[in-house]
Amino acid sequence: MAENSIPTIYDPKQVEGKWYDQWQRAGYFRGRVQTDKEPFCIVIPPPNVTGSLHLGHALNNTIQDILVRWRRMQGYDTLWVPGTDHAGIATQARVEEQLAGEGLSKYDLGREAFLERVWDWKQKYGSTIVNQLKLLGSSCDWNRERFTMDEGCSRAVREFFVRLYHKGLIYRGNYIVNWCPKCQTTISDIEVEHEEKAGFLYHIKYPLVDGSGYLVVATTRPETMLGDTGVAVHPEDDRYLHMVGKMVRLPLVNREIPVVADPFVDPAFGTGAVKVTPAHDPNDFEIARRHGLAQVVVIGRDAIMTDEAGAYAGLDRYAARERVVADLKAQGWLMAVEEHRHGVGQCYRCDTVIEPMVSPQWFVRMRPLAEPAIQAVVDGHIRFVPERFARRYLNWMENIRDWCISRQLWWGHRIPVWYCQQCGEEICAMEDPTICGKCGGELVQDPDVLDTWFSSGLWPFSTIGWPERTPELQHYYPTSVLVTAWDIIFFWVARMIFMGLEAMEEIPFHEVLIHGLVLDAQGRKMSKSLGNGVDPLEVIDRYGADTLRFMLVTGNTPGNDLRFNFDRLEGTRNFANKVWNASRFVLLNLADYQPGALSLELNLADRWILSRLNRLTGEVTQLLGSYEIGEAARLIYEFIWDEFCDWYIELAKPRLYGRETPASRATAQAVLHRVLGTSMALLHPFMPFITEEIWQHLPHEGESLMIAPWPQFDPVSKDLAAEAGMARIMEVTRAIRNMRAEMAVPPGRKAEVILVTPDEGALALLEEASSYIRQLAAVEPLQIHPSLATKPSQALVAVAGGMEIYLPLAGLIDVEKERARLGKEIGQIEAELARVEGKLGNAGFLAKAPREVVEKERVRAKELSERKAVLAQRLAML
RNA sequence: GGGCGAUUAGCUCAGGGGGAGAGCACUUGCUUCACACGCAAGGGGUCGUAGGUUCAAAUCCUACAUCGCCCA
Repeated sequence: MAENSIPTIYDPKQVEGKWYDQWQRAGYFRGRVQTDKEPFCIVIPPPNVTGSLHLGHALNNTIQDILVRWRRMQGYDTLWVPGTDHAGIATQARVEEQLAGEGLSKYDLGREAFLERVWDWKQKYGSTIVNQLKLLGSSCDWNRERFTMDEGCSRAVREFFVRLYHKGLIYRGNYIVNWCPKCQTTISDIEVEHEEKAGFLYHIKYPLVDGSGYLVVATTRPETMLGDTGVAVHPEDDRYLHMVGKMVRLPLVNREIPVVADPFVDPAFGTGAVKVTPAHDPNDFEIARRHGLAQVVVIGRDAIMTDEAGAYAGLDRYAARERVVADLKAQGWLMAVEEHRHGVGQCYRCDTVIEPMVSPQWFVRMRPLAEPAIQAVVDGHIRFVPERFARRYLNWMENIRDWCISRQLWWGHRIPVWYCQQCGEEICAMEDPTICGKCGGELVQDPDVLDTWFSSGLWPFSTIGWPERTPELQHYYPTSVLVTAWDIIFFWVARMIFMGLEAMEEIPFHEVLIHGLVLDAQGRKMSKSLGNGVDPLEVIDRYGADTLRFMLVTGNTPGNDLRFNFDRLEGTRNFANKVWNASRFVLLNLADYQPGALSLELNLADRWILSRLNRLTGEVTQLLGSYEIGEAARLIYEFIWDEFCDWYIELAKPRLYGRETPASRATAQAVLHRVLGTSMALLHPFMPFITEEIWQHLPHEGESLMIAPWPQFDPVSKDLAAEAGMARIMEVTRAIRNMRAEMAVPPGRKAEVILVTPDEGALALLEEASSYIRQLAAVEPLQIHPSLATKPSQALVAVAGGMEIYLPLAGLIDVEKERARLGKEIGQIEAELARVEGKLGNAGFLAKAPREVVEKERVRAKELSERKAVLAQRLAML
């Protein structure tokens, strides 16, 4: 850009794509396994290949990119491993939909051809989200992009499965599992979402076979009675004790089933007697196991009643419910129906009501694996940020049940187990077997695939080489920090921890940084059905990636959800524009600048801004280290906008416009250069594009800001005197501006001001900085006196920065207005003074508060009463 | 039923024992040679309620209320 034609409105489109390409071409994103450097490694939470970027991804990846860019600038050997997840159910469903459009089902193609279709689909659409991550600025090492179904990850899955199988930690069993009739697969316990729904509690009479009476069971699912194989009561429930061991006749079905006593039954719920349907309820399944009750399957995999349901066979489960209830009523078995709210399990993907079902499935035995995973967090080897999420993790881990890992899908890692058709032998091995080792019989592989999370759980080490002992694995594992939202702590974080500990015998990451969800402006979850989603790509298109990134990480605290609203986005866009224009100003004034050491002629403003910058550097570095990203961003924002732009740049203007000495001009140039350059470095992790663009236009060393060194905090260059002095000047300036505004002195008109202070420090300060006040408050002439025999009569007065400030305005003073102004000011001072004096009059405070605090209050009391005295005297004179 | 979080200016949210903050919105004035996506000045809050700890509580503790979430 030619410097005199830099547009006044920043256009991210001219900048963002350009730099991303250059960074990538230059190889800055690459992790190079530099063993002499300390590694900093993050593995991306792999988005679904089917996905496209939503704001959750945008937040998640912005945080990761900030950390990675910061550490890279600090000189770490950084590696951010990108990749995608094969997302079994979602991807298969997508391709099945596509097929349906052609009037085909997956069965028409057959397993192999179908899988080819899925791979084609992945080839074609799988890079969508990856490209979108690039638009966000993500500095991932794209040469190491992985996919949970690629060769290496598949190898890791196979290795891990076989290892656990042979250790007895993976087993196959016929248990009750969660079946989704729509997805046509099992899902694990945590994939079931429970929702309170309005329903009914049906009271049904079950007659005793011996004719000695009946009992009444209560159920929310009357259609399952067709599969009842028992009735259970609590062993200490007097009402039913005499019936235990007897048989009842199941209405509609006429099956004779026993009454059993089981402590699981809650005598207070319903009638205290529950029907037992072992094939369709997890609790009943357990009761049945304890009492040897049979299983009768009455609901099929499509949620249609089976032949076992007799007259009801072929009906959908809800239609069957209506018919069963009607028939029970007609035959006099239905005693009562009451309204009842109860939890209903639904599929996390499609919201279909889950059907508990008994079937042979593969499970991971969790107890032995959970133990070390609990210890790792309890001992602090893995730290959650914020800490409260550790409790959530532990609570879940401590109550964990075995993990059902088989899925009745085609797309995924096929379970590496073969069954001999002849002798029934079960074979699990690293290499595909061809014939039964025992009898030479023909083998058939298990048709199921593994839960997608089984492969993503291996992600922190499968992506960098495991099961091979690669240099990457040795250098980068354990990874540094895992960044994710709280909603997948169980699904993913927990699995990675126990899988990492099992496979690597080491934690997968040292820290887990948890962030919240991005909600809409009303605080609702964004969803397709609500249509309230905001597309981050549109946001990037309209506002730029820098703006989106900065907006997402500010005004929010770690772990908390965040509402997305466009007002905040605009505010951030304005900040980007502010940065842009400040840079324009600097660049326009740097044409003849020779970079070199800072001149020795630093004035107060120079020393002040450099000290503030140094302080900022320290604070930002420290905050990033503790993952307080939003706070760090806020400090940079305030520094650039308030201190650098509103004060320093304004003060630099007369020096640049040649109203002072050439040396002063050169010094101002050098300081502007230093402050802007360092600010851009500090801001770079948050807003990589605009900062790079600006940095490249400034005189600089090196190829790119993204690999420039992170600014160093220097405790020695703190200049407390300059900071305090400048604070005083700013206070005086504001007081004068205030008086001018209150009395409506036109901004263009110079005003005379008289400053009175006997304080030598203040006088010395004014010697250097009175020009600042002149300039910033449009003062001329400015008189400074250690004391004044007669105070100006026709003048406004204020006290600030330890000085009396007079603004003579002969004839212009509106006495009423001035009286009101002074009265208000005095009122405020009095309120504050009362508070401070109250403290100082408290013996406990004087005795027990730290000395600095007491001293501070004393100084404050003195200042306040001095101010009050001057103002009150003034008021009296009016 | 157990747990977690939130409750601070009109709105969205920071802050976290010792002078109530930001952005947006609002009021007033400004075509000041980087920026009106701007500059300057200003108004606005008994920090959900009730107790307690402390010299000192918006901040720590305990209850409660309301909202949201997780687990059973």
